[in-house]
Amino acid sequence: MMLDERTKQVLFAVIQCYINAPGPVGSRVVTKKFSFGLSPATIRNIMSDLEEMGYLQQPHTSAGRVPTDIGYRYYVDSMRSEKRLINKDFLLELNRKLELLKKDINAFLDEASKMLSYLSHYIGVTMSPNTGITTLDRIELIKYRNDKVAVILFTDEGLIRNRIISVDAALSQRDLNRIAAYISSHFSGRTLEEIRKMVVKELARETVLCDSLVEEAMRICSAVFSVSPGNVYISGLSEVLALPDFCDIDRIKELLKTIEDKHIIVKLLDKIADADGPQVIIGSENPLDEMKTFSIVAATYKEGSRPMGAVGIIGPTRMNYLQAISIVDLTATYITEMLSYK
Amino acid sequence: MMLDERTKQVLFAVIQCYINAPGPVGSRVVTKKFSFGLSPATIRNIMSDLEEMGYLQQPHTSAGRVPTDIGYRYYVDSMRSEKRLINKDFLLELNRKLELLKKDINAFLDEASKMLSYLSHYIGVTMSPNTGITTLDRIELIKYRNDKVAVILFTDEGLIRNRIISVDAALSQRDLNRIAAYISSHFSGRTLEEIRKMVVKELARETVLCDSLVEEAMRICSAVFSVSPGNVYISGLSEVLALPDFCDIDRIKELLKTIEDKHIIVKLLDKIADADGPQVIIGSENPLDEMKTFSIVAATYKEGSRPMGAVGIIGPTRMNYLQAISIVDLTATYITEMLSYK
DNA sequence: TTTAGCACTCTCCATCGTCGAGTGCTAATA
DNA sequence: TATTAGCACTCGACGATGGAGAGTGCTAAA
Repeated sequence: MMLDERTKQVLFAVIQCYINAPGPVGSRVVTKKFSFGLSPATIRNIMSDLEEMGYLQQPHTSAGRVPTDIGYRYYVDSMRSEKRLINKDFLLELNRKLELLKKDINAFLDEASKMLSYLSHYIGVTMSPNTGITTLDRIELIKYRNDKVAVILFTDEGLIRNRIISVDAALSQRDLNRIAAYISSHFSGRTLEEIRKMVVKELARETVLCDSLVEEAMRICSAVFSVSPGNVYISGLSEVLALPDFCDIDRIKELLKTIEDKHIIVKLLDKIADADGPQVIIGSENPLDEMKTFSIVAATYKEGSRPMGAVGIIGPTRMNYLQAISIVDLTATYITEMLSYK
Repeated sequence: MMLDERTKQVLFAVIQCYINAPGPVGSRVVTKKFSFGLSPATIRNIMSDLEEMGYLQQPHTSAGRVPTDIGYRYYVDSMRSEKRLINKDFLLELNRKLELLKKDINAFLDEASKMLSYLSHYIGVTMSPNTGITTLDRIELIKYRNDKVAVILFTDEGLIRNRIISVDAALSQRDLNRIAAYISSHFSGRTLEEIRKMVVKELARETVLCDSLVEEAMRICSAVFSVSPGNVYISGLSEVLALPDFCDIDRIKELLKTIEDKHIIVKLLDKIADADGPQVIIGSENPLDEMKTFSIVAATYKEGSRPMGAVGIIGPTRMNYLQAISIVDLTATYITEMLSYK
């Protein structure tokens, strides 16, 4: 639906007022803060139109107006093309962390979530790559003690994962090397998830594997290539509680309950995995009931063209979307670059 | 200070009433719930005495009484020797997790914190061993690509830590093996923290090390043996918000701000590191101002006789201390056992 | 088409008075 | 002497009341 330019400006004015300070926005306030050259009465008429069209709503008769989710959506979509807010401090700070933590993507993601929340004053969320998308580079087996073996997984993305498993104590380090070489050559380049499935299928066949080393290799694989959802880092809960939006105690409880279950966040971020650029989910657009009063801005970071994980911001629907979008976008871009340097 | 038996019973009765439901406890309620064979008037007199001695307090004239931190302290110390509540479900559940996660202490600690909060309905906290107490077993260096080397640290506690660092690209895997063997033999058995200090001292001498491999080894060590505080796992925020104690929004904010800064928790748990058995810190006893309205029950888990890390419960001062103590105690004991099986 | 004026609506907040829980004190009792 | 019944008193919780203020919708004039 198209709005004429003036109506649009009024809508945006209301939204900006509301983002700056919660509480219904009155016609007089709009005329004061923005110079439309119109009187409150005219603004009132326009606001009345906007309400009829569903972009604004009144909490009760004779109160000011509040943007609806539809109003936000229109605002975000219109603003998308406009120039982004570039925060110098943000770039510098992020760069500093980047240097410091180049070596460890998990530590970096932890820091990045703090950064996101610090800059946006909302909740920062980052997610590390999961088994479905990381591909195996090679595997190393190191005899640890007796029957214990340390398994070191190298992925193409520069992640390392390790695990201790038990094997036949009779296996020598030389045997382990052969097994590792076998697994590496056999599965290199495939995603961990694929490998897991292949191994399960292989073992299900129950044919006796002639080579006992291969058999041992399969046993090790089935122990190592389990599904693992990727870590989620969440920061800024206290940041968000300082907002006047969270004066309601039940709202806080609801939010915390949702946030604490990281699976929910994973699901949510997975949904945007294939999209290009920052995605915005506003309030009721959210597929999850628990989150229908919050908004999410999220983007994926990639390795080459393959999406690896996601970063995002969670806040009230009354969120500074433009700022959030640029922060998320920059962060995702940075991580993408970081992965390509490797 | 000694209280005569009857006075003590009344104190405990008040505390138990208060633990079950917050809000001042009146004399009539005490006579109804406990059969002292005394009238409310007598109980009133006793309660008045207890107030004078500092074990109880009145929020305002003509309200019931509320236990003070001193009252709780007396209660906890007296009850210490009594038999512990043993929760069958708890043992079973913990055992199940234990089996599942035997291999990875970090994953286990994560689960354990959830368990602690689930059982106690307060906040569960667990802390993994830090560099100050974990001792090096050996180190492995694996050439990854070009100048990148994966460093795998094995500790005596069965922890593995890995890291990618950059080295001279000319170093072959054979060189790396020699360096790893050198480091392992040189530093094995020392804590990571000790090693870090030794390396710093060594490098500070600035004498040219004749052996270039040794020099390279030192460079690698200084990159790898950095201070790292050990992970903290916190669960049950939403659990605790359901309590009537947290109807005050500022209290929630305060708590979250404290909890979110994990360094604070680390410091707190470190304080109890050398104590034997579960420790209880009640409200104002807490050295940290931010936590003076909360109580903490915590215990260390050990490897042999060396304390490795801590588990604990954070809740309101109106906490079910006996239950919390037994839950914490059991959990710590379990982890200790788990480490000794290894 | 815009604007000034005005009556109307609704929330917020402070005030007030009632209700009930619980105390402290005193005098009676075992 | 220790305990108890009785009673006046205190204080917070809660609901009703009413005025102030912000903001609207409508109408008529510019």
